[in-house]
Parts: sequence; structure tokens; C-alpha cells
Amino acid sequence: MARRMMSDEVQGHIRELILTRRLAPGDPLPTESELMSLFEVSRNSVREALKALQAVNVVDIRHGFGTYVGSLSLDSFVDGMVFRAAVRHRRGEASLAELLEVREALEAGLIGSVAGDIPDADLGRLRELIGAMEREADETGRVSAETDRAFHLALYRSLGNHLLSEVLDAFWAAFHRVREELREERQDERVTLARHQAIVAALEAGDTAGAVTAMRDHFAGIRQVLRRSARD
Amino acid sequence: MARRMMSDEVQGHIRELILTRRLAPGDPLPTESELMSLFEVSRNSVREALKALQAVNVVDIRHGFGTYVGSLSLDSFVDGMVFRAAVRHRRGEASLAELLEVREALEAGLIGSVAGDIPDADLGRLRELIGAMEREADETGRVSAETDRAFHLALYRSLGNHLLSEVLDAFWAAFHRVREELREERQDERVTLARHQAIVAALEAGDTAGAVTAMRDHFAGIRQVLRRSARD
DNA sequence: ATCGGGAGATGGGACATGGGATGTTCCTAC
DNA sequence: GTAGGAACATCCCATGTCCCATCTCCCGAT
Repeated sequence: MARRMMSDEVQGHIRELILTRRLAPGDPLPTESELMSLFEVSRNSVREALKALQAVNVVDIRHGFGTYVGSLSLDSFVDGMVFRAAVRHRRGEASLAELLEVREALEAGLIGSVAGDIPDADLGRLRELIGAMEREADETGRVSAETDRAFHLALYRSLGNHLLSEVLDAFWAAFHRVREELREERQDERVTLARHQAIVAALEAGDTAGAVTAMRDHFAGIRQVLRRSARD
Repeated sequence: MARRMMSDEVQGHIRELILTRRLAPGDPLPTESELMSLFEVSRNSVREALKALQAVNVVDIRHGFGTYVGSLSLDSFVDGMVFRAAVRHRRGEASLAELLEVREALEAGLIGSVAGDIPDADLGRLRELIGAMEREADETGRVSAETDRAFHLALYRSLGNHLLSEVLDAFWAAFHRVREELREERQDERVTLARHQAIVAALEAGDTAGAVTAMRDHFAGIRQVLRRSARD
């Protein structure tokens, strides 16, 4: 029966409500007091349910304004993975390496799908980003994280898969946040730059197999740096 | 500098507490009243924080018993994706196809990593599962979901990457749950079986490229069924 | 006519308290 | 020795009250 913890029940009702009313992210939800009388529960239960839903980006609570349908983004998933990695790291597991391996699997699989018929517009954008990386490396000695992120997103834009882009971006963000927290070393920027260039070069040549190995090399380089700093 | 919103602040404190005390999943957390006096906040704020953390599997609340460190599993992530897919589906997006594409990218990338040096033990397990599928197909006309799931997990067991297995399994679960909800058609079981056999055959032969294309064929088959039923 | 600021309405945030529901533990009764 | 049940710890739900954030709208100063 549905009688199993009020707040969970309310959570379900709110989810249903979003579905049956065909609400989209950003649409307003009933106020807390409306939800109270709608489901005939106390304000506490409503608030606990909303808090839980907010934690997974299903609703967006704006103080003094109202509650809205959330973005349904994967941000909370990133938080979860970062925390999880932190916990596991303290128990001696190579959580950062595991994250990297997931990224490698994804991108190695994807690059094979895009190579061959990547639009010129995307190639142009990639060349642009390579240029930006060169400039940044010259000026500040580092490639900015955002440029790297944009590069890895631009690669797969032609697939037109929204979910895929978000998943990729989520793992990218998780990896970088964990690496920051662990204060791991970063690869020499010139090497990174060269790897990126190799990927674009293979794409331009329409060389699918070459693109895949270039991508694998890219990740192999990062992995090696991780292993080296793990030995210290 | 107190963050905004008590419950968020408490959430952070609890996370810190788990990290600094080096707690593992299953370890007990302070009771609600202890947390109240520990952080000097009301019971409501503590409960809202716990509810939010429970929603992402960071804590596990057991009625009448206590609260514990959660499993940190990706279950909530699966729920999130299923809900997200449901919302997007109603807005005309091919959310199921997107999920499948993510799975394909992952597995196509991974199969390339394992092929070549997959342990005999894993190969044996894979053959066993194929046998189970044949039996099921004969007896009930369908391959059970669990066997399929086990197959896709066994493929990458040799990588020894716990996170990877969970991510893979999460997307597997999300895909199947969404497909159930949408009442999509399923592929002919004999075809599925043949695809699985082809993958194992390529692995046994040590044929990396063959394994990758077998995997891609497998997903191409599923994709085709989805497209066909979308045309109806 | 326009711009700016302040009052009120709306709506979420926090707290305190009381009673209940549900597990666990342990002791008693047989 | 074992089954039943009371006592306890702990989480669950409700109510009431006040605080604070954000928006709207109107009014006065320019």
C-alpha cells in the first residue's frame, strides 16, 4: 500500500503531478500550502519531500518566490560521484583512475561514431578551440579547464544526443573536481595540446581508426601521469 | 561563514563528518537528536538534511533503528534518469534512443579494452550465460532480463573497475525501466542470442576488431527495433 | 511622464513541542 | 530453553509561530 512514510508518498505524488500535467523544467509547482491541502499532509512532510526532490534536481525551490520544476540536470549526480570518490579514496581505492577509465570508455566509443562524417562546422570549432589552447598555454602556461571541457563537448556535438552530452560533461566535471580535491598532478600542457591536435588531425583526414587510437593515447597519457604521482 | 539555509549547511556538516571520521557504508551515524545538539539546529532542519542525503544514497534511514552511512550506489541516479526520460518523452524527444546510444558508446569503448586479454574464467562464465539464455529462450520464449544484465556485467569484470560496473549497470537498468514504461517492442530473442554469441566468439578468437563490430551490431539491432516501433 | 523607493502580499525557512509508529533488547513466564 | 511481551531508543508526523526573501504596485519626487 501507499501508506509507507508520508514524505515518500508525497514525493511520488509530486512526480506524478509533473508528469500528468506535462510540466516542463521551469514551470511553477503549487505552493507548499497548496500541496499540504492537496495531499492532506502536514507542511513538514511536504517540505521533506521537496527537499528530497530538490536533491536530485527534480524541483527547484526559490525562497520567497515559489517552487518550480527543476532542470533535471546531472549536477547532483556529479556531486554524488565526487563524494563517493572521496569516501573511497580514503579507503585506498583508486577512485580517480576509475573515473578516468569511464571517461576513456565513453570517448573511445564515441569518437568511432563521429569520425567519418563530422560536419565542417564542428571541425572549424575544434580548430578554434585548439587555437585558444595554444594561446592560453603561451600566455598563462596552462590550458584553461573550460577550454578543455568545450573541446570534449564539441567533439560529439554532431551526434545531437542531449543526454550523451550531459553524461559526458558530468564525468568530465566529476573527474576534474576529484583531481582538484586530491591535488593530483596535471599533465604537461604541451603534451595535452599535442594529443588534442592529433585527434583533430585524424578527424580531418577522415581516419576513423586513427581517431580512436589518438583518443586512447590521450587518455593513456593522463593515466600515466596519475600512476606516476601515485607512486610518490 | 554560515552557508545559506540551515538544512544545506547541515548536509555539508554530515558529509564532512562521514569523511573526517572515515566512515564506510553501513556505519552508524549520530541520532537525530545528537545531530541537533551537535550542530545546534532544530530537528526539522536535521530531518530535511537527512532526507536530501537519503535521496542520493549518502545516508540510509531506518525507522526505529537509526541512520547509517548509505550505500553510495547509483540507484537514485537511475531513478533520476528514468524520470527525466519520462518527462522528455512527453515532449517528443527520443529519450530511449538517447539512453541506448550512451550504452553503445560505453560498451563499444570497453569491449576494445578487454578483448585481447580476457581471462578464461570470464570466458567460461560468458559461455555459461549464453547457455542459460538458450535454455530460457527454449522454455519461456524469452531471455530473462537478469541473464542479459549478468552477461553485460561479466564482459567487463576483468577490468576490475567497480565504478565502471556500476555505471554500466545503471544505464542498463535505466534503459530497461524506460523501455518497460514505454511498452516498447523487444527484439526477437533469437537475434539477440545470436548477437551475444557473436561477441563471445570474437572474444574467444582474440579478435579485438571483430568484438567491437559485433558489439556495434548488437546495439544496431536494438536501435533498429526501436526505430521501427517509433514509425508505427 | 518617468524614475525610484517603500509598503504590503505572497511564499519559503527555521524553530519548538507533542504524540505516534516501529524497530531492538532483554526479561519474564512457561 | 524458548516464546511472549514490556521497556526503550529512534525515527515519523502534525501543529503553531515567527522570520526572512522576493515580487508587485503605488505614490511621490524630479
